[in-house]
Amino acid sequence: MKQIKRKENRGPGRPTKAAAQDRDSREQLLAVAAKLFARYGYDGVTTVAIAKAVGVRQSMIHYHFKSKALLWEETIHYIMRRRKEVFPINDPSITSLPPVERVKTHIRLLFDASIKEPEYGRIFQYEAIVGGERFEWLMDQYVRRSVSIIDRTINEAVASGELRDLPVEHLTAIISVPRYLSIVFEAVVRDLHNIDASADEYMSGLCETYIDVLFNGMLKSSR
Amino acid sequence: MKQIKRKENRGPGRPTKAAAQDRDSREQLLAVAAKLFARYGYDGVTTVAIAKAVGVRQSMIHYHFKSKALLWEETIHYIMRRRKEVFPINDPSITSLPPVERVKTHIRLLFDASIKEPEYGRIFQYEAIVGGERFEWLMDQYVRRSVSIIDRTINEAVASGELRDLPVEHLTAIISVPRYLSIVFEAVVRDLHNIDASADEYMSGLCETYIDVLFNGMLKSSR
DNA sequence: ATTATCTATAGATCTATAGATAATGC
DNA sequence: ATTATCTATAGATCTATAGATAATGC
Repeated sequence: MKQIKRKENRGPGRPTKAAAQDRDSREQLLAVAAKLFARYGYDGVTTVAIAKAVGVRQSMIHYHFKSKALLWEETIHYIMRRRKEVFPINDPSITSLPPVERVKTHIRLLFDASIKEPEYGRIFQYEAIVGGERFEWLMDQYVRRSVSIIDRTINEAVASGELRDLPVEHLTAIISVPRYLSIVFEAVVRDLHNIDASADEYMSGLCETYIDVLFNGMLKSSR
Repeated sequence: MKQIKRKENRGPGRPTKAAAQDRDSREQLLAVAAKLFARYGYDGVTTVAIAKAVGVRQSMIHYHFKSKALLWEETIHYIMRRRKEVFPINDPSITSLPPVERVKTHIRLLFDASIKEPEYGRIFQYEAIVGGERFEWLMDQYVRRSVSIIDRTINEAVASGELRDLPVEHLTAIISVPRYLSIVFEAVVRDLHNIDASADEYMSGLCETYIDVLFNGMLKSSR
């Protein structure tokens, strides 16, 4: 709830060009909304809190977005626009990889993206539990598409004969998991092992161990 | 928010013995609070909603629990009391198993417990993301202890020479994951594959595939 | 006297709307 | 005229508290 203090609230009226250049209130509202929705869930966030964190009045939210529900939708689009940059799943440098390498790369990308931009995973998780309209909207807009990309990659890896012939939907679920690992376990690890600045390093070590286990198994005898 | 209708709200006064026998308001409030906190998170739940779902007035919550924060704590204890029954991690039938079997059993138990009593995992997840006092309280009261049980089991399995010598904290995290799989993926699978009544079956199939992958790896060549 | 319930309400806070105001851009 | 902001406020809802009331149990 860190409050971004404006120098002074000048009262009503459009801000001067100079002042408007510094800041794009609409954009700032989206950035703060992403953080707060990810942290407290839709129902736990108030429009007052979002506006206050940006340093504008709550009525600005309805000026820019009409309602809390529409602000939420815009926030998801905002997150996904930025996410494309850290999650280039359709980049040729990835789609041209051989299937098994592509699977490994997907896992790393999911993991990295969840650490760099944890908002999407957290919000999705929240809505998956609550269920209802917002969950359906997320599935329609983004989730089904991205699940099917992973499904396809795994199907190819199995078809190539490199992966064991296990149920594809199970493997997709298992591969999508690292995200949740990073979301929840980051907090736990931070608490248990007093890891702080080095959390990034720790998490990427965890990611590599996870990939190693998924592909090679934990048993000594299986190697 | 399903409203449990009382036959009639008789006005103030202690209920008759017969009426009190039917129902234990305190217990019912805890049961409903567990469901709602698990679904909407602490900040997303109102005491009005909890009371209404039970069919008593909101002031009853403060009569029984003093405050929303204390109700939350009592709710966690309530959940953990009931959880012991579906999660007998200290049962001799488990502690006497050889290390690797014990690890597998832990995974199955975590998975099962999360499906039968999803409240704990969901609430923990929510608080892990929010951070703060309630998270610390959960770590102190329950989490550290249960993480150390899994750590110990894995240490023994590595010492016995059956498990590969991977970082124990990483393995503990990886083994704790199925819970999150069941929490989030149940909703996704339900949506994608229209699985409904058979969700239980599906999820336990997923659990077995996951264990198989964790121990034997996904690669054909590693077998 | 104690216990379990209700009614009523204070004071805070939430979402949404109406309307004023000041700068911009045509 | 349009745009971006503010003030003010309605109506709903939230947490917590005070106090009345009715049944129980000693």
